[in-house]
Amino acid sequence: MEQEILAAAEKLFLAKGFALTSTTEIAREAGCNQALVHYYFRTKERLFQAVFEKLARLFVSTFLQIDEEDLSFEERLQKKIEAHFDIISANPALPVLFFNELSTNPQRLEEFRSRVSEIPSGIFQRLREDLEREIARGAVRPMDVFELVLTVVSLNVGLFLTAPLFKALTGITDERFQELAVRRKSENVRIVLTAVKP
Amino acid sequence: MEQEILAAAEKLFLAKGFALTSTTEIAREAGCNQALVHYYFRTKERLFQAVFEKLARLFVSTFLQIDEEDLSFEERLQKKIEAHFDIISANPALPVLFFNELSTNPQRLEEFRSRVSEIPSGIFQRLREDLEREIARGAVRPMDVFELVLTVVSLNVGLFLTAPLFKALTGITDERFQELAVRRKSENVRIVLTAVKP
DNA sequence: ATTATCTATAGATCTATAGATAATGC
DNA sequence: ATTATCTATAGATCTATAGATAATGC
Repeated sequence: MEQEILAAAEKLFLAKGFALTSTTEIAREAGCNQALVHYYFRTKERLFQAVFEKLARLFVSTFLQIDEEDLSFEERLQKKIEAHFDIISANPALPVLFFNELSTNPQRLEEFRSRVSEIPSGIFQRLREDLEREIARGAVRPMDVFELVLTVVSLNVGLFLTAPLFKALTGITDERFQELAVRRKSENVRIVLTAVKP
Repeated sequence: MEQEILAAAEKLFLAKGFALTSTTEIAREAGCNQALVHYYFRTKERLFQAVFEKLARLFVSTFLQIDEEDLSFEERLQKKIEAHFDIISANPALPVLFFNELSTNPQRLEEFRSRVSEIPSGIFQRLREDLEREIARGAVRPMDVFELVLTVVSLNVGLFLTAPLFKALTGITDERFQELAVRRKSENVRIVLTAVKP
């Protein structure tokens, strides 16, 4: 039942955000009564933390993965971009939740900071080394790792942030949107790979 | 006082979103009592609509402006990108509010759709014509207007969506961030202009 | 015995309105 | 007279906890 509650919370927080989701609603979705939510997680905030940490880890971790040695810089970068895109595509509501909850609640932001303060350097360390090597040999224009990551994240996140609006305005079907997303993924790869060229 | 309330509401909605902002708080910020907020706007939702419409119009309208005839396609595109970036830069919390409130509230999305259903074609009409002409003469790679707009919006919005997180993680000062934003603006222009080349 | 689940409720909001009073315009 | 502002409050949540009961593990 604890897992049911977590799953229900994740679904509802993603759909409506922290503030608009009540523990009563989570309980209903999970198929138990409201008190049980507090029995397992004590407070709504702590339940949110549990859900959010899992999602945030997923969202951020992409850049850590794929460290296959036998690929070129461009190939590895492409794989990272695609992996990042795929994770967001599988959780399209994640970016909105992520940015909104960190922007509207300074306390949550601080909590998040203290929890992942070591990670970022680790995540980007490998990418940074790769990048600096490529810059040194003139294959990539001089830039900071953060610049590159920001470009990738912006492009990947953009489609899914605007998706609800885009769907509402165009009345596009979910299948057609899916096709569009596939094309957008390779387009994002192309844009980034073009942008890093000297 | 009506204007004070609107200003207070805008400030608080931008900072904390709809759900976490109470009419009591808006009244305190505006310097009146809570009943007056309802006297002027009847419901919190209608007050939000008033604030949101103004902001959304601002956010979307950029692409409409600058239609100076004597500029090349690239120059005009550059101006549009920069104007869009500047508006977001002046209202850095706007993107989070915009995407969050439209994503988490289907009713609000519907409301927004019905209100601006005519506009999008108008906004992008000119850009579309320009784009098609350039594509026809082989100066720009074949693409849809929406693709181009999505790229621009994604890149411009990205910096400010990630800004709170970025600031918290790096502890960067606001002045340094401002410098960084200036560089990012021209970087975004460069990325887009490079990306549209055949 | 301990852990899981429930019912019931206290206490804290928060929105919206009713009705009183003050300020303004004619 | 009308419009602006206030005080007071009803009614609707919503979170969190206390205390009862059921289920489980030893």
